[in-house]
Amino acid sequence: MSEIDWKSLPALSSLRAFELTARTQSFAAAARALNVTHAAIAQRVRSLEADLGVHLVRRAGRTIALTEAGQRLSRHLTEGFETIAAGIAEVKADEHSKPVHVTTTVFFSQLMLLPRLEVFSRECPDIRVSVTPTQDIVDLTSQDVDFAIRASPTPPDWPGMRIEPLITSDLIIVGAPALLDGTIPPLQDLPWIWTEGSETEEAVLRAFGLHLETLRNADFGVTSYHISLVRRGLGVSMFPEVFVRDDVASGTLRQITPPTKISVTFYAVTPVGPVRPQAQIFLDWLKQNLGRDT
Amino acid sequence: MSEIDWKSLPALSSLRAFELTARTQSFAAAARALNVTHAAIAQRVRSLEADLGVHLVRRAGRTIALTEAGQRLSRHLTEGFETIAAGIAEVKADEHSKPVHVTTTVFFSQLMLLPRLEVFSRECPDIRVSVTPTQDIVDLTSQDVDFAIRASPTPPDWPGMRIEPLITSDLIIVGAPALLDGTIPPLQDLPWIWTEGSETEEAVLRAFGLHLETLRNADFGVTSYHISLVRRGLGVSMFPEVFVRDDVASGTLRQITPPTKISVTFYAVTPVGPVRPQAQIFLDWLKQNLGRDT
DNA sequence: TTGAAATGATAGAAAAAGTATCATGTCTGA
DNA sequence: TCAGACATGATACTTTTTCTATCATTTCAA
Repeated sequence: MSEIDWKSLPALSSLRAFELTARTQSFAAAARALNVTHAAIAQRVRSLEADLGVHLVRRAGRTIALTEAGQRLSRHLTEGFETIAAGIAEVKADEHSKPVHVTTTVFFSQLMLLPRLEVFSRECPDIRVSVTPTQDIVDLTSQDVDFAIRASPTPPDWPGMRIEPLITSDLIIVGAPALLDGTIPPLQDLPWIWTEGSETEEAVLRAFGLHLETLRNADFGVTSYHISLVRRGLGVSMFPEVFVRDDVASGTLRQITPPTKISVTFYAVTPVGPVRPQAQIFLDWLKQNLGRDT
Repeated sequence: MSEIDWKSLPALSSLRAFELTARTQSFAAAARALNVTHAAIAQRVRSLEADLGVHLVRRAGRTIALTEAGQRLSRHLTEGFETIAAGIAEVKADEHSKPVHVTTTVFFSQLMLLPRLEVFSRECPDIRVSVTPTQDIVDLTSQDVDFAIRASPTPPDWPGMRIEPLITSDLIIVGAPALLDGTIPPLQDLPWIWTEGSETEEAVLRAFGLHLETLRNADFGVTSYHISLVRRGLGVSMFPEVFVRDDVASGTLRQITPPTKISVTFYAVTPVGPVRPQAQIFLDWLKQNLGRDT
C-alpha cells in the first residue's frame, strides 16, 4: 500500500470525534463516551467537515443523521481505529504477561532473592519474576531487563539509569564455629577468603587494618562459593550482615564485629524510560522485605 | 468487533508520531515528514512509551531500532492509519468528482445561467455544473445543493444561510418593436404581462405609478413564459436589465425607461458549513461574468 | 579530528482542544 | 398545550497539549 500523506490528513482528534458521533448517532453520547462536553464534539466534527469540505452530519433539530459521505467515512474510521486499538491492547496484554526480569549477582540472588521469591509469588500470584544472575553488568537497555540490583558503598552515578537504594547493611566478619572456638585469634592470623585482585574487597580488608601481603587466602576463585567455604570452616570472610543473618541466628556461622564499621548499599538500577507496573510492584515489595527474615 | 474504549487509548498524535518513526526508522525523518522538529517526535514517542509502560524504540547513539513490541505495534498502526487515510481519500475524491449543484428559478437559469455555462466549462473543464431550476425554495441542506440563486430587493435574512450578492440590475420595461412602434402610448394604456397575485411584481407596478385595477394583463399563468410573450408582442413587462440586454441590443425588444428606478439584486444563498472548492470557484466566476455579455 | 547528522533535554511559545454558558429547537407526557 | 427533559448551535475564555528553539552529547565518516 502507498505511503500515508500525513500532511493531508485532518486532525486525528476530529476523526475520533466523528467516529464516535457516527457510532452513537449523537454528539451528546459521543461526548459522554470521551468524557468531554457536547460542544467539544460538535466543534471537532464541524472542523472535520470544514477540512474535508464535505457535510458529514445532517442536523435535524434534536437528532442527527449521517450523510452518505459521512457513512462511508465512518466505516473506514471505525475499522482503522479498531485495528489500532487492537494493536495497543495486544502490546499491553503481552507486556503484562511477561515476567519481571531482574538481574543481579549470583551471590545476591542466592542469598537474598531466591529465598524471598516464594513469599512474593504467594502475595502476588499473577506477577512472575525471573532472575538472571550475572557477575558482569549486562546492558540493561538492550536486554529486556526491568532492573538490576548492584552493590556499592556510595550511590553510583550511571548515566541513563535511575538509581534507587534497596537496603543498606554493615559488613561483618563471619566464620564457622569450629574455626572460632574459644578465644578468637587476631584477625590477621585467621585464614581469609577473598577474591584476590578485587579492588573493592581488598580495600575493605585494608580498612579493617589487615595487611594483605601476609594474609592467608583460601579462595578458590569463584566468589559465589565463598559462603560455602566459610560455612565449611575453611576460613573467615566478610559479608553484608543481611546475607548471613540466618546463619548467625542458627549458629551455623559465628560473627566477629569488625574493628571498622563499613556498610554497603544495594541499589536497584532501572533503565530510564517507562517502568512496567509489575516491575515497580516487585521493586517496592523488595524494599519492604529485603530487611526481614525469610 | 468490540467497541473501542477510547479512554484507554494513548494520544493519537503520539501514535501517529510513532508510526512514522517506525516506518522511517528515525525521529528526524519522521519529523521532516510531519513538518515538525525532531524534538516534537521524540517527545511524542517517549510519552507513548510512558503511556503504554513499554519500550518501543531502542536508542543507540545516532540510530534507533524498534523493540519487538514496537514492531508489532507499528504494524497495527500502519494498517489502521492506512485504512483511515484511504477512507478520507475516497470521500475527498468522491466529493471532488460531483458536479456543482445550483438551484435557481427557471427564468434566471434560462436567461442568465445556461447561456454562460458553455463558457465556464471551457474555462474550467474539470468542474461540472448541474442546474436545477425550481420556482420554490428547496431545502438546501437536505438536498445536495451547493448554492441557490434568489432575487430580492433587499438582502434577505435567512437563518442558517450565507448570503452573497451576485449582481444588481435595474428593472426596465420592454416590449416588442411592433408594439412600441412610433409614439409610445402611456404605460397605463399598454397591455401588460405580470403574475397576478405576486406581491413583489404588483408592488413594483404600483411603484411605476400604474393602477392595477384598470391595467390589462396578458399573462398565461406561467412566469417563465413572460419573456416569450413579450417577444411575440403580446404585451410589455418589466425585467432586470441584464436579462434582456441581448434582446435590446439586437433590437428584438425595445426598452422603456420606467418613471421610477427600481433595482433588484440576485443573491447566492449557501448553506452554512463547508463550501466545496469547486462550488466557490463557480460562484466567484459567476460574480465576474454575470454582468458581461454572453 | 573535524564536520555532519542523529538523538537528548527542556523552558517557554503556540496551537489545539475543551469548558462554561446561554440560546434554540423538538420531542414526550401529564 | 405546556412544562421539562434532552438534544444541538454558538462562542468567549481557559486549559491542555503540542511544538519550537536551543544547546548538549553521541556517532559516523571523510
